[in-house]
Amino acid sequence: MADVAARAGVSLGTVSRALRGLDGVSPGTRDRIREVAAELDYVVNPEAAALAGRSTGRVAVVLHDLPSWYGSSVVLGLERVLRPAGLDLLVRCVDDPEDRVRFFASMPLRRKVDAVVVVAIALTSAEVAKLHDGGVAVVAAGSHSPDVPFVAIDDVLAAQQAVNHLLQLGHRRIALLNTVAATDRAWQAQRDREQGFRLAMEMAGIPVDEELVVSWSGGSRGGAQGMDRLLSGRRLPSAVFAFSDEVALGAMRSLRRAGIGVPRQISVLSIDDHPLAELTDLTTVAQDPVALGRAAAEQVLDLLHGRPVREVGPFPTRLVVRGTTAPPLE
Amino acid sequence: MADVAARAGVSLGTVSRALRGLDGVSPGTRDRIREVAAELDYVVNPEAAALAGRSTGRVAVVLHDLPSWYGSSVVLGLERVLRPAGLDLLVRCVDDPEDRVRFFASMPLRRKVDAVVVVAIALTSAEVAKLHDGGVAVVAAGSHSPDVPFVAIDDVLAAQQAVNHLLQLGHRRIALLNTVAATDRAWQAQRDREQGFRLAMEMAGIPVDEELVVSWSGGSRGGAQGMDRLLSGRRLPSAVFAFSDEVALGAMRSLRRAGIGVPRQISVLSIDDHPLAELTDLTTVAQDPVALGRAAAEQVLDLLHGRPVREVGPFPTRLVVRGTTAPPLE
DNA sequence: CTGAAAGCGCTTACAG
DNA sequence: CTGAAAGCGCTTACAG
Repeated sequence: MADVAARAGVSLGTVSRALRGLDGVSPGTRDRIREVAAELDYVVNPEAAALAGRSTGRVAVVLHDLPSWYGSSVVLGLERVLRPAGLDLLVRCVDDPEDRVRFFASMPLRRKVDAVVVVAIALTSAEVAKLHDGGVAVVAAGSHSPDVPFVAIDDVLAAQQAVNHLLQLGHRRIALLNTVAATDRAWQAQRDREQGFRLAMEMAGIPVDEELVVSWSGGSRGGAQGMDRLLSGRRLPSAVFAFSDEVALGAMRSLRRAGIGVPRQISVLSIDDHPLAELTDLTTVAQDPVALGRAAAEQVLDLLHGRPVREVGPFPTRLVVRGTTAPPLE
Repeated sequence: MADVAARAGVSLGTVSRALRGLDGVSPGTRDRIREVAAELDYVVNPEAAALAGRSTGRVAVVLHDLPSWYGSSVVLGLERVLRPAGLDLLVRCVDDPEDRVRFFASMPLRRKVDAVVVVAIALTSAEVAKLHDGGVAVVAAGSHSPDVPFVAIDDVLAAQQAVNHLLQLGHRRIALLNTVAATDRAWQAQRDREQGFRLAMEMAGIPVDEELVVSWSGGSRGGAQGMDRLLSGRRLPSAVFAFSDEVALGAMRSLRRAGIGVPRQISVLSIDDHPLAELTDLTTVAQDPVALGRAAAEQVLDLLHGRPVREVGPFPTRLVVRGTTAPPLE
C-alpha cells in the first residue's frame, strides 16, 4: 500500500479510504489511486486489514453431522453466496453434546470470524450472549435460538403434509419413527415433527396409538432398529412416517428382511428428499437445504453490513409421492 | 497475550515462544505460562500472528463435490486432526473446470492459508509451482499431482478386487459402468479403475466386449442412464461393475424399472461402501475417506512443521460381499 | 478533502 | 533462558 501511496502522491490513509470507497475522498484522487493500484496489481493484505480494523473476512459454520446430505448441502449453499461476497468459510464439526458445550464455552471464535452460522443446533441464551459479546454475528439454519435470525422449514407443517398423505390414502394405524440423538438434527425438529404428526392425526379424528410412536437413535441404523421394535409390537402399523429419509431407508431394510412388502403391506414415507430417495423410490416431503444455506448466508451479509436482516418465512416443503406409499390392505 | 504475560510475570516474547513450544524456554516457565493461558481461555489472534510471522493457522480444502459422501467424509477426517493441532479448516468448492482454473490462476490463497489440501483434483505443475511460490504447502487426497505428497487408495487394485469377485462367481460378460465428468472424482480414478477392470479380465483370459464399456456422467443419474444404454445393447451383461456406489444405485434403479432381477439376472457391484450400500444390500469394495482425510492432515502437519512427510502407501480397500452379486444364470 | 500518528496483537532478530 | 524493541500492513480517530 505504501507503494501505491508514494506513486499516487498521497498518504496511506487516503489510499485506504479510496480503495474501500469511503466518503471523504474527492472523486479525482480516488480514481487516480485506484488506477495506480490496478497498475501495481495491488491487493490489501487481509491479515493487516483485519488486525487494524475489526472484520476478519471469515464466517464459521458449526454443525454436527458433516458427512451427511443435510449438513453438507447447507455448507454448499453458504459457500455459494459467501464466497462471491469475499468471505471465506470455515467449518467446525461438533461431535457430541460435550464437545459442543466445550466449544461454545471457550469462545475460540472471537476475532477468528465475523459471524457464525449454526446448523441444526439450538444455542442457549448464554451461548448467544457470549458470541455477541465477542462481536460475532450469529445466524441459525434449521433451528432456533434466542435473539438469533434463522432460516428453517416448518417442521410441524412438513410432518402434517406427510401424515395427511397417508390419511388420504386411507391409513389409520400410522406409526411415527422418530429420532432422539443429538447427532441427528436438533431436538427441535424432532419435537416439531412429532407435533405435526399428532396434529394431523387429531384433525382426522384418529387417536394415536402410543405403541406406534417410537424414538430411536438417528441415521439408517437407528431406523432399522426402530422398525424392528415396531415389528415386534402386538399389531403392525399399516404405514410408517419416519423422521428422515435415512431413517426411512433403514426401516425399509428391516421390512425387507422381515419379508414385509412395501408398500403392499406397509407404506413408508419421510422428510428430506435425499438424492437416494429418488433412487429407492421413496415417497417423501422434500426440503432444499442448499437454499437454506444460501438464505442463511444472506442474513449473515445483512448482519455484517449493518443492514436490517431480511426476515424469511419458513422454507417451503412439498410432498413427493413415489412408490413406497399406497392404500392400506383390505 | 499481554494479560497472560502480566499474570505469568514474563515478557510477551516469552509467552509467544512458550505457547508455540519453541526452544529456548525453560520447561518450568513454559508450563506456568500455558497454565495461565488456559485459565484465561486465551487464544492467539490469528491475524496478528499472521501479520507478524508468516503462518495463518489455517488450511484450505478444495473439492468439487461437497454434498457427497466422499468429499464430506474427507473433510471430516481433515477436521478431526487439524483442529486438535490448532488449525482451522477453510472450505472452497470449485464447481466446474473453468471455476477451478480461475481459482488456481488468481492465487487468492496466498497469505490466507498455510496449506491447501486438494481432494480428487489433479493439479498441473504450473498450479503447484504457483502455490509453492506463494509459500503455500500442498497435499493431495484421492489424486496425484507433480511434487505433491498424496494419500489415495490403489484404484487399479480396487477395481481388480471387484472384478475378480465377479470372475470367481463365474461371470464372463462383465460390463464396466464408468464415469467421465469432472464432477465425479478426478479423471485419474476413472482411468485407473478402467485399467484395473481390463487387467482383471486379461488375467482371466477373457476378452473385453467394448460394447459393455460405458462411460457416462457421474452420480446416480448418470448411473441410471448408463445402465439404460447397456440395456439397449444387443446382448446383456451378466454383471456390472460400476465406478461408485452412487452410480451402482442409479444402475439398480434402471434395472428395477426394466424388470430385471438383481442379482438373479444381473449382478451389480461397485467401489466405496457408502452408508447406503449396506442399506441397499449392495456388494462393494470398501474404502475409508475419513481415514484418507486424517492421513492427508498428518501430511499437512509434517509439511508445516518442516518435518519429512510420512510416505503412506495406498490406502487399503476390501471387498464387502452383500446381496447384489451371485453366480450368473444357467 | 487530506495527512500524520497511534495502534491493532502478535513474532523475531538482537541483546543480555 | 529471557526481555526490550522494532516491525508486520493496514485502519481510524484526530487535526488541519
